[in-house]
Amino acid sequence: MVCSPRYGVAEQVRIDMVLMAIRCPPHLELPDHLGSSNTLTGKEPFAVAKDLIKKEQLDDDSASKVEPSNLVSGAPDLHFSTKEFPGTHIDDCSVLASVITSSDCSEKIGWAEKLVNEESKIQPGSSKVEPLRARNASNVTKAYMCTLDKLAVRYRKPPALISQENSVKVPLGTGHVSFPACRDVVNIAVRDDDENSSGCTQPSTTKTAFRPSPRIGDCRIRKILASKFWKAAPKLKDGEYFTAETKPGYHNRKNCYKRKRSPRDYPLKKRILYDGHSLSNSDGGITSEGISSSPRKGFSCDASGSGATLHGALGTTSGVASRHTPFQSRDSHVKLRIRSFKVPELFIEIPETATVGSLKRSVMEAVNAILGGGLRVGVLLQGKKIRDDNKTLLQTGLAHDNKLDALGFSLEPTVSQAPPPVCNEDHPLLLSCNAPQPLTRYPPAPCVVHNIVEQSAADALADPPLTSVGSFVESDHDSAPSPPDMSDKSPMDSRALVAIPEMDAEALAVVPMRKSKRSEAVQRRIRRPFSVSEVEALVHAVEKLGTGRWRDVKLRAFDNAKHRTYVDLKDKWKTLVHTARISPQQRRGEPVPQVLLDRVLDAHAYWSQQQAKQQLKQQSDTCLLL
DNA sequence: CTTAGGG
DNA sequence: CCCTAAG
Repeated sequence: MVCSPRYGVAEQVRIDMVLMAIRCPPHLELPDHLGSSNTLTGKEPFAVAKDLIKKEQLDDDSASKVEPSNLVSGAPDLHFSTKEFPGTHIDDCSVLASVITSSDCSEKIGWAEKLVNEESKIQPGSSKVEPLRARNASNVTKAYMCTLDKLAVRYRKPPALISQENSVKVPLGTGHVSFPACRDVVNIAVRDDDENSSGCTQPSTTKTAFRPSPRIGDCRIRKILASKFWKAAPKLKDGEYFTAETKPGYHNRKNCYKRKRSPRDYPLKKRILYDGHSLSNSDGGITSEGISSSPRKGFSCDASGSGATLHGALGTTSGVASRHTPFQSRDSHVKLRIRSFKVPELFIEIPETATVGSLKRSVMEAVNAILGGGLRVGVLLQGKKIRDDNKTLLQTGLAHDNKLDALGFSLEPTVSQAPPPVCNEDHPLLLSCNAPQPLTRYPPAPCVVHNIVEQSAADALADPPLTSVGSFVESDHDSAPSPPDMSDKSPMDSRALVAIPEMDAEALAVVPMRKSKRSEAVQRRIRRPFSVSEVEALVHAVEKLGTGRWRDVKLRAFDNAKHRTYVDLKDKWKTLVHTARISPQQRRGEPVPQVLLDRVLDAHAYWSQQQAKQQLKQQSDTCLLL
């Protein structure tokens, strides 16, 4: 059974595309548009929504609403309604997405509650404040929806987006800094998908209007507003996302290492733990450190913000930014509500004889790939849930085209999280934390915008000059490899930009982690299969450097791929070698070109031999000494 | 922090 | 991918 998310790719499928929709509460449910041929080439849903919302703000600062119909054609099915809350910022979308994609229902509610509480705090007596209510504790799905439904998010402009270095501090609770010029930067920055978010740590990528020169070694940056959201997020795994301090790991490891010991990004667990304790202000506070502009090449913003339009997805960014008033608490505090949320179209190929169970799995895989996991998929036919996983599609009638329209999917929280302690269907549940929460800031929204990758590597087989330090591989949707000297202004060079299917929606997956302060729900990093181009880069680097210098390999070929650690590379090599040795039939996943596998074998043999020689030499040396 | 390996 | 022992 093949199940792979594809965007905008004309693909042959047995069962046409299935549009997945997260089933929202009845009133929130959206009509499916099966058959629509949206092409999401590289465009991230949130980015689009963001643009729309921004545009809205531009046009009408008072209030507006984005109708689905307003969505840019080809945009993902993500609909927001901001009618009640003008000025919504995209980041909120991310937050919401984070919440709704969180695997832990109770966590979601907790967060939602927190958000609401914060809101209350900010606008005491404001009628806008909607108490979050959770219903039926026993029904996880319900609670989940409830969260989605009721959650109101307040947006605050990311303060220290820029100069992390300076540690622009934003008082919790206020969090407003105004530097208009950087508005766009902020927006752009928002999107960090994976670990690059902490662009701050990345010298070459970090650009800020204020700080042209990135400072690398500065480990002192403190996260002012660190968002627990993000910290807990699986994506953060590497711990690099939002913590500048952790980030330096690779680059300034020496310095940082000695100096700060605890908050290491590396062991995620530790880090999270640390965070829990370190959040100085209220433990409950969600803080997010400053966000730095994204490393993505195309997005670098100079003071003028000219770089912002590189991507279609961000096209409106700069415009909005400029017109936007510097943050003022008033303007920037907005509530956003997601009326419905749809996952982009997915193409799934599955045989007629496949079971419903396998269909669920397929869909789940695809969806999880997008949402970052933590979800389970249910199948509905004509609104009724098909519970028998063992029925075949044929038996269920799903194999018929005409039935496809009646086919629906539901996303449910995975597993058996103990239902939130409380709540009863009709009893609005007052979520626990009563203590006013500190204002929270949301980290840059991980809008998936940039799935742009340099494909040059794949094309150019010629060995790059050894001198080039630039990474060879795509930075997994994020920062473009930008040689230090090269201004990041030229996002588009001659190289072909290719949208890669992978979405970094994982960024959205968040694990609120906040049971008690101590529970460290260290989540396993999400799986990120190596793409062929990555493999190519890896092979190339290993051919050059050998198998015992993973850090160098990382630096050389994956410097921009924050989520690939040298350990990952080493592991990947291990599996590559294994893969190369087994029969093609036994291989799984995206097939790696045989040529590459051959090179793997060759390189492996060569360097193994080399290593052996070294050892022999050493041995003889010691012998001589003795 | 890096390497090297087992899980 | 994670976890660890070693260096």
